Amino acid sequence: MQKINQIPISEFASLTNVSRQTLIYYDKINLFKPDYKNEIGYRYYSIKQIELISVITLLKELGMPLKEIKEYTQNKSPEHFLNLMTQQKKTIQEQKKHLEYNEMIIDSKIQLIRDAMETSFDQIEIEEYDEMTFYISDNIANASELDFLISINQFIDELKSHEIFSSQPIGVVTHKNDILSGNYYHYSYLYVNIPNSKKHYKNTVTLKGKYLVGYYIGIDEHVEEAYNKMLNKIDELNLTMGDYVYEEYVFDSVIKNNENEYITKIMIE
Amino acid sequence: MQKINQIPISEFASLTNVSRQTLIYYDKINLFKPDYKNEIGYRYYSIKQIELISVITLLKELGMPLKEIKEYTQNKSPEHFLNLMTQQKKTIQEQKKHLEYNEMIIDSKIQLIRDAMETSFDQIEIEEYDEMTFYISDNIANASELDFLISINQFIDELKSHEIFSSQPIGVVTHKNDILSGNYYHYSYLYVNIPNSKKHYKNTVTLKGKYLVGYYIGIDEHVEEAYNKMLNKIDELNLTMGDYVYEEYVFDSVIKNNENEYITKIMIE
DNA sequence: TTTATAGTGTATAGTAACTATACAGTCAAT
DNA sequence: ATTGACTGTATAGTTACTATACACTATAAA
Repeated sequence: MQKINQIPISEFASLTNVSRQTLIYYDKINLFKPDYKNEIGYRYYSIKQIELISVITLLKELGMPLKEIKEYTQNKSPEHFLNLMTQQKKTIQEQKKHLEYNEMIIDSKIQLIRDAMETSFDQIEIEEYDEMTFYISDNIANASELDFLISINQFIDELKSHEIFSSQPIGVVTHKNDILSGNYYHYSYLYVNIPNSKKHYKNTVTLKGKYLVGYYIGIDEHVEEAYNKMLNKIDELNLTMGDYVYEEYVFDSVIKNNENEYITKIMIE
Repeated sequence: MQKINQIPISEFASLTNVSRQTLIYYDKINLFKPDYKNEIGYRYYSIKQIELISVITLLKELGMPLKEIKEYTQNKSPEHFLNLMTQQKKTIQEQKKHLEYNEMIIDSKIQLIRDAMETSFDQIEIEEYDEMTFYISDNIANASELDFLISINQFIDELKSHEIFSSQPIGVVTHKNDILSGNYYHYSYLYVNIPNSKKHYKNTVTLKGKYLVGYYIGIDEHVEEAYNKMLNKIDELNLTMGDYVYEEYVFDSVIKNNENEYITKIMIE
């Protein structure tokens, strides 16, 4: 009754969900060899080998390179195996955390795009913000090229460490005076929205109260048109402008191919 | 103030955690190009491009091939993006589930090995099992080679579908008569333990009551020695044997290099 | 002004872990 | 005798980089 050790390669492949080619490859690199080869070289595996190949597959799925797996398989012991498994449990925790982070980003993107799809971009309206918190960068208004690079590097590092990076678009803040004098690209700060944040970070600013909100469709270079319209509206309604203007993409290169279709949201204090 | 669109490649690489070489590669395959190239070909990226590369990285991490990502980036729209994100959310759910399955397997392996490390393998003792449930295969005692392969294939498929595959070793059941007549390898069934199972599966058998438990160190071929000792013990203590004998590896090729160190656990009803 | 060094470019080869393809031998069944 | 399903080896191709070699450019210090 040697049948139990006589599983031919294709059968073993289908039992383990490892392809025949891969089994041949593992044999060649001495990672996992058949229990026995007959006179003419046919490979036969045993049922009990299913366990080892399953462990190899598990480790591989967790990202361990075959070289390291091989190292283990050539130096097995209960202690070593226990170590390996304990370490892999940690790896799994990290991967789960990372997946959850990615899930949060996706949820956030879904929310943003749903909101955007419901927005009519042709109106200029006053909106009342309850409390909207932005994480802001250093002042980059008059920074040298080097300082500028350092600032944004630091800004993005902070976003990453607070796990708010890449879920929300990066916006720019321009000073009222720059807008009024036509320097639409002389940005003072970068910011990102922190949605429903309960935590208190250091570098934040909170928008509260009434903001004039308009949208502009097209490339940045002609954003002037949008500002002219909005400034007119301010005159018309006899409003007073706050110190800063917030500008962020609603549809950008992530969503649209053509720069002419990019949509910028402008919020005037 | 064009600084914001003037991030050199290495700086952009460090901001996004994508290597310089990879950015060059993405440029070459037309997946992601710098905002602008100067006269001598230096690549410059803009802050707003961070979003697109982040999405690309996200999709890549979730296992989407660059070709598909490229397909998306060449055919962007809010609807398409929303679809993509919704679909990726599903992918994440599946991956989380799979990670949890792997975690369960690891926990199970850790437990098994801890138990094994505390066991002294030189004693033959009577143990009382409260209730131990085994999932069993078809009867393979007198199956043809083909039937045998079909049976184990089905057995393993069932284990997989019940998510108990590969967390516990595969054992073999031999009939009392075969043991007594020296046919130690004429197995009647395969089985795996289902630890603390509350579910009721079809093909199970429950061990309950007193079992004589012994261990055998060495290759299968000489398991006879262990059986002789155990049968002697049965005579000595004047016990009556049940119909079946259960045999499983405690240390096998997953944990030991040398076949002579494999340890088999034998349970006699 | 030279020189060092840190950055940029292209081009090519190498890597991991397969996957596909070609071609030949084996075996059981018609 | 032949068909079809299996087996083997050998080699090339694939994906997504990574490393290396070599040349050009820009800035900063000696």
